[in-house]
Amino acid sequence: MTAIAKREQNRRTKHKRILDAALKIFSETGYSGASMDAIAHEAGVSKPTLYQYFGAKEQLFSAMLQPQRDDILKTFNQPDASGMVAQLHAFAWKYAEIVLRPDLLSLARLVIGEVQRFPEIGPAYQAAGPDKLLNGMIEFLSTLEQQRKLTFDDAELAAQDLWGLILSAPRNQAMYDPANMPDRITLARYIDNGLRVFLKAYSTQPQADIAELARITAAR
Amino acid sequence: MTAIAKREQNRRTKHKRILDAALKIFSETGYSGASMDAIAHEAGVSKPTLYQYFGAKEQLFSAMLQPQRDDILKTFNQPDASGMVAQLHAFAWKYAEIVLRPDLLSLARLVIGEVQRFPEIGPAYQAAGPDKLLNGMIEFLSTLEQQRKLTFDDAELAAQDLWGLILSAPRNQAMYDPANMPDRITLARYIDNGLRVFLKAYSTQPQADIAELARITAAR
DNA sequence: GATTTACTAAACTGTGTAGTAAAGTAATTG
DNA sequence: CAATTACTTTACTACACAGTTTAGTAAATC
Repeated sequence: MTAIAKREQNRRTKHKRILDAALKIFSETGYSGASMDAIAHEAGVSKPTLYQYFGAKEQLFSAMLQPQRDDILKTFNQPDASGMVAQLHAFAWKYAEIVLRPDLLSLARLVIGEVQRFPEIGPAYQAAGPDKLLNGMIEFLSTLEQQRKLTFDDAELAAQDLWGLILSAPRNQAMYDPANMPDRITLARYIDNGLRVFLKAYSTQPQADIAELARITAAR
Repeated sequence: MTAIAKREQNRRTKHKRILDAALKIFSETGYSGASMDAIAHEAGVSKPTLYQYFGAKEQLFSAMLQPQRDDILKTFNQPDASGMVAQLHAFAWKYAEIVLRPDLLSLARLVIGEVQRFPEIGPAYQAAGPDKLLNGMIEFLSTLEQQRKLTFDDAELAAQDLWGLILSAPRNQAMYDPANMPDRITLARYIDNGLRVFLKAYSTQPQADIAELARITAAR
């Protein structure tokens, strides 16, 4: 029964092991800095096997970026807290956790560092990562707007604002100083402040909502 | 009179030519991808000369980052427009012009791409670039706060908000898609919207200032 | 103008690396 | 058990690159 399946299964696990190893090595050392020997060793695979699975270094590089694109948002779905402010708050933290994940930061660094050599990877990564996140945010904010809890006429700009307010600063810091990731307190400072500004600009009842936000953040 | 000076002058121009070439080649191909031959050729200098000026590849790399750090903000000073909103508007555009300069974007990409291999360059770059810009912004906003035109209690957060609102989106796009830089219209869309949100949250007379902003942006 | 200094071109050393070939081994299939 | 498939180990080729050496040249200095 597992007759045909066993081969295929081995092939797939090996395939994945190679991609994982490639991601790790490429992320750590960049495209030129990564050696195929190092990737093969990291994957626990011989170099000829590696070349049998992926014909060349460049092909391995693109192939490695592909699964990442799909995976990024696996764990992302709408928050189910009660009340708009609590929902926004939960949303912001969920968003932050994804965007500051060390492996995704490494991937972003890799893409940015190699985008001049491989121009196609930049937009591809953006479409599969940040843009999808942004679309989720647009959808979420649009729902709140239809419920008359928020007010705006350009949902994309509102989403960009929310992103810029709560995550631009800590993410920039994390990008430039991986060893010194922002802690929960720093993050809370940015998120609480960002949400306050966002509500002031976009809420249909800013005063009440900001008071509600203060209650939520004080409770932590 | 130019007795001693001539040698020294040649030395300095050559020194600078090498650093410029290094910046260009390193930016284009990353640290590992850059060959010393290519840098020497780009600088119009022989390889032994290159090694006489900078002992090794790593030393050239750090030396190359140093002058950039000082130069970045040469052209940055406070706007002299009349009226707070006009000042903010001018400030935002000046800021955008610097932050979206292709050579500085290339440098930022290089630093981000190599920060895991050379961890010290990240914080160093940030302190000399973004942090200085942010300090300029903090100073500017503090002045406006003392004039009771803005109101906040944390100037750094206010500055981060302004940055995040007006530049996070276009800069991200530029980082990931160098070939497709945001045009003036796109940029104006983000800046105008960002300033509106900022004024709504931080102005002491938001309605009047937002009306003023609409007048300024309509006039263009 | 003699001397020194700074440079260049070119070849060379040693090492690392992309990619391949060969020979052999373990597991899968009939 | 026989044949095949997938893989491994080892060794190899060809090349690129960091860094050096050598021999020669042009300009700056005295």
